[in-house]
This record gives sequence, structure tokens and C-alpha cells, in this order.
Amino acid sequence: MRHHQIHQHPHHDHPLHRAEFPGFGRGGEFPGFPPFGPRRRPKGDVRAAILAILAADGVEAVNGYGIMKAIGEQTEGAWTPSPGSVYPTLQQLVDEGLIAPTGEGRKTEYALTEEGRAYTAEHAEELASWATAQRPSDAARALMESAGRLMAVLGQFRHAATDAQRAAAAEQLDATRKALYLILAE
Amino acid sequence: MRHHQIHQHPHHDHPLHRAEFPGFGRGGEFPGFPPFGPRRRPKGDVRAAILAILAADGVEAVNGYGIMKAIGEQTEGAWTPSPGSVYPTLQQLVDEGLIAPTGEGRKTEYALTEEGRAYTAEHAEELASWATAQRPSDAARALMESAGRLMAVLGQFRHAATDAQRAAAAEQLDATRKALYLILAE
DNA sequence: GATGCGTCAACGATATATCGCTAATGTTCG
DNA sequence: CGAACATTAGCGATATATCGTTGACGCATC
Repeated sequence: MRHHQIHQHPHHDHPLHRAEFPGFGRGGEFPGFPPFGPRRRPKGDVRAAILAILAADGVEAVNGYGIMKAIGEQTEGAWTPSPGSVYPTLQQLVDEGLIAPTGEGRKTEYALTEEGRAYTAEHAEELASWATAQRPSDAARALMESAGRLMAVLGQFRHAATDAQRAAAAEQLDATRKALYLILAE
Repeated sequence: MRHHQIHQHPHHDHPLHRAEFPGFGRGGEFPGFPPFGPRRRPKGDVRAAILAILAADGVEAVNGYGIMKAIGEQTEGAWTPSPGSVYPTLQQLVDEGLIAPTGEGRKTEYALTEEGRAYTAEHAEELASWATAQRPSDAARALMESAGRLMAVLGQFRHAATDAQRAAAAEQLDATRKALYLILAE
């Protein structure tokens, strides 16, 4: 069993036992719309993407967060790697001597070493392949936008709605869900 | 202007300038359903909640993340304070001598000091008021659940759908959005 | 009492990092 | 070639922390 965040006296009925609480999460939120694209990138893509971004013309140093954002932008939203994959890979590249960090903590940035420059020049083609990740189609984009607009309206049911209005909204959503199943069944 | 994540040569047309990219964010995601409850808690509530949680029977030490989760659980989802408010407040309480940290980095936990114990015993009533935050009504919960189920179905349009199906789904969502506006207009 | 100003705590965004799980790939064996 | 096994990189969850913005509250003044 994982280490608990809360150290408790083992004989007390304390209020913080995980199993006793409804899993509501953060203030009524629930997962947003998941990203398009494959569930998982091929091995090596995170590494390739980092190197390609650091090797790009005009780029001197980039922080970890910036690398994630750049990948997301260059794939037009098709793929934004998570910190869980980016930071270990950055460290690995440091260990390999291809990149070097400057600054500490929040100010940490990474740049290619000379060795890294030579490596990326020699493997430019391999390091570019991730950027051709399949883009969301126009229909997929439009669907995401529609879902976004729907969520925005739902946001108004937080404060400025009666419970009767909320009940009516829930009915609408349930009907829409059924309609979506029918569409998927085609 | 804020410090840029990417240090670039100022005279190149580099691919990472923020203004040149569509704001797609992480792989097609967009904001989820925002939480119920006031936009902002009254001043002092974060402090009170932290002290109350650390003072609860059976609680010895709690990490920052655990405090956030505990508050969310005890308010039944009505309020989960963000790291931006919890960590500074924890540090402030440390500076005041009411709590003390043990461990470092990911292992950091916080417990009341003796002074903190005396303080919380003396101010128990004040420190309990946040826990009465207004709960989401049953109708609000049901709406959140409906929205969650709808998003789950939408998740299937990521991979297992044609563009024609996506277009049909978008039409459904747009119709639902209009219906929600009508409900709000009542 | 009403208004304006100053302060500061709460928030969302930014940013780093690790952990446990598991999907995916490569290797070995029959 | 197919199946089984081993390895490891990618992912989501966990966890810490800071920064810039701003909402809310208290105080002073009229």
C-alpha cells in the first residue's frame, strides 16, 4: 500500500480515511475532454522531440514546461507530452551529455551541448518524425469546440440557476448522451 | 513582460513565438466543469482549514497535497483550495510557529507545534467555520454526474469515430447548448 | 452612510519533479 | 513464424512550490 499523506494514530476513528469519502475530487470538477491522438507515443518520440526543439534555429535554452508547450504547438494540439515523460527524459539527455541544464529550480533551462549539436545535426531526419503526428481533423476540432461551448454554458449553472433548472439541464444532457450512443452505433 | 521559457536569438524567425500558434493547449483538452461554491473563500479560511485538519483527533502529520484533498472531502466537493493558497499559508503558519515541517521535498509533512495545539484548542470554534461551506445540492450533483457521463461518451469519439459521426455529434452538442440557454432564460 | 484607497490572501497559471502502472517493443525460444 | 518473456519508456497521478493577478475586506475620509 502506498505511503499515506496523513499520519494518523492507528486506533482512532479519524475523519480522513480515504475509503469513507465519496470520490468527488476537486470541487465538483470532472475530467475534461481527452486529447485526440494515440494513447501513447512510440518510444523515443519524447527524446526526439526534445532534441529537435532544442536544435531549432534560434533556440538557445528552454525550460521543461516550455518544451511541453512547444511540442503541443508544433503538433497543433495532437500531442502534448506530460511532465512524467519530459523530465525523466531531460535528465536522461543530461546524463548522456547531449544537453546541459542552467539555473536551478524554477529557473532551470536546458540547452544542447556541443556533443548534442553534433548529434542532432547528424540525426536530423530521425529527430523530426514526431512532428508529423496526425493532426485532429477539422471535424474533430469542431467537435472539441462544440464541447467547449457547451461546457461554458454549463458553467452558468453553478451560481445563476435554480435546482429546477439544473434538473432540466441534466435531462437534456442525458438525452444528448443517448443520441451520441446512437451516432456511435452507426 | 514575463520571463520567456524559450531563449531565442532575437533576429531569427523562430517557430516558437507564442503569438503565432493557435491556442490549442494540451492535446485538444479544454476546461472541465468548474466547481460549485463561491469564486473565492473568505480571507482566513485556508488558514483555519489547515489548522483544523492538523488539529483533528488522530492526525499527526499531513502533507500539503493531503490537506487539499482533506478539505475537499470534508466539504463534500464544495471547496478544494489550490496549491497557490495552501503552500504559502503553510509557510506562514511555520513562520508563526504554529506548525512545523518534517521531511524535505516530496516527503514534507506538517504537524502542529505545542504552541499550535494550544492555539487551536483555544480557537476551535473559529477554526471550524469553513467546514460548513455550502454543499452542492442534489440537483447540482446530479447535473455534474450527467455532464461526466456525457464527457465519457464523447471520449469515444477520439479514436472510434468517423468524421461524419463527429459532425453529427457536434450538431447534437450545439442543439443541447441552445436548449440549455432556453432553460437559463426561464 | 458612502466612497475611495490600500493591503493582502486566494486564485489560476506556471514550473519542477517523482512515483507506480502498463503499453509497447525487442529478444529469445520452440 | 508465433508465443512468451523481459525491459523500458510514456503516462497519469501525486507532490511541491512560486508567480502575477485580483477580489474582498478593512480603514480612512468626507
